[in-house]
Amino acid sequence: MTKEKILEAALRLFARKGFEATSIRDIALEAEVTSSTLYHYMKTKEDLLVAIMQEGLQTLLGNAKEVLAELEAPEQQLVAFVQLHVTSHAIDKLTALVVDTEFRALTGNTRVEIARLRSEYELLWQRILTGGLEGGVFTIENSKLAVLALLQMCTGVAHWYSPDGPNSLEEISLNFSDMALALVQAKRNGQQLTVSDLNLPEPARFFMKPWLGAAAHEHS
Amino acid sequence: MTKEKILEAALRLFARKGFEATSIRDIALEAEVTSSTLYHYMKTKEDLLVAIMQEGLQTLLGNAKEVLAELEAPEQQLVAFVQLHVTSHAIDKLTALVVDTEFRALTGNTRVEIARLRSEYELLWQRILTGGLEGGVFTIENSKLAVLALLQMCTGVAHWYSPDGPNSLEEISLNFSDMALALVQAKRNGQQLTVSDLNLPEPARFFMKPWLGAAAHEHS
DNA sequence: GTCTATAGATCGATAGAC
DNA sequence: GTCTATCGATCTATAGAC
Repeated sequence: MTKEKILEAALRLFARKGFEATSIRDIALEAEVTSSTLYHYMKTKEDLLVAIMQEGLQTLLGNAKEVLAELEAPEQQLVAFVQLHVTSHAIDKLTALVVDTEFRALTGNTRVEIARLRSEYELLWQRILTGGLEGGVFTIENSKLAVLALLQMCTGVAHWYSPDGPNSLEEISLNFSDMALALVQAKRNGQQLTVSDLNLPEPARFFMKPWLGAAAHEHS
Repeated sequence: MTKEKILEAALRLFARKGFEATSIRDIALEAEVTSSTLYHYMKTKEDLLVAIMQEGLQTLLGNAKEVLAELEAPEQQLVAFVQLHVTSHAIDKLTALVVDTEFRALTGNTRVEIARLRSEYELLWQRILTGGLEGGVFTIENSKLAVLALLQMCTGVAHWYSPDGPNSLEEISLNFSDMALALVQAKRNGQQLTVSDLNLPEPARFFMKPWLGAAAHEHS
């Protein structure tokens, strides 16, 4: 479908060059249509950016809520969140980069709406840490700062991950989970917890729904 | 001086709107000169970006090398690096944001040179972690992944820090140091280390040289 | 639904007076 | 060293044929 070709073209270019550096003509060329055709499927260039960001954030948020519905222990929730975030930011690097980098290009209502989605997602992380603190499983002085640190460290994966890199996605996901557990000093019986202690029902990727961004990577 | 007014104007606008979204005329207006005057001080818009990024990275790198010359213990070096990185990214938010976000706008040789500065800085972090692993002070499975995680989590401060926020820079710097020590599981005598255990000679801010970006924040 | 053609604004950069 | 004026390219978006 033409509409998907256009969205995928925009995704690739926004991620590679940035929203402002990408022209309507660039997108048209990449999608193999003329620039006029684009305007049959959208009203402005910003519409494409909004569609990409909304879909990315809503998918992530939906998957995160499923995790919370399935798992109860804060340390399990934390690991599942780390794995969900890391894995989705690696598999759909392009969407993740656009979501992370191009917020400032948004204007008006959409800017507010995207900010709301982001802070709703952050709030879920906050609840996990609060739960772990109340249960005496985690040890952190300031849970708000810990949320910011954890989110940022997991988000960074999108900037350097490559399927051809030295570490497989499974290794990265596992390592980041252990680092997150260490950062919050997750303990049972005075012993530092690692992923292998947790008996997670399945890889957290289980919870992930496929998303639009996957197709865009094939030609990038 | 006009030259500094221009650089500070560019810094503010690149940080707020991004390099591509900032026009020559925007910079001229912000610096209170005409666009022609800009070209007396530079050859292209990219020159301004390069100047900002070079100065930011070179200052950070210089300060980091001083830290390594003054401190020997890996856990002390790590804390000093975290405090240096966090503090400079908070105090000179604007330069930090530009350095982090606008790399892709660079072309040609400067792109290579800036990348070299960045990887030289990363290498210093790598050496600290390797030192801590060899000394048996740190416990991490993959030190390369730990470097990426630590750097990203500290860099993120530039995205949310505000002097009017709920946490002072001292609190943030301290908290992030403790989180970093926890992430690498820094231990002496089987006991998890915190900043207060380390007897650091002075706040790591001691090592920081002033940098250009400070002035640009006054009007932003 | 896709095209050709182009309007109208803005872009980075330059010429040349003072 | 700063200005006015402007070039030529490129930008987003639209008009209208097929």
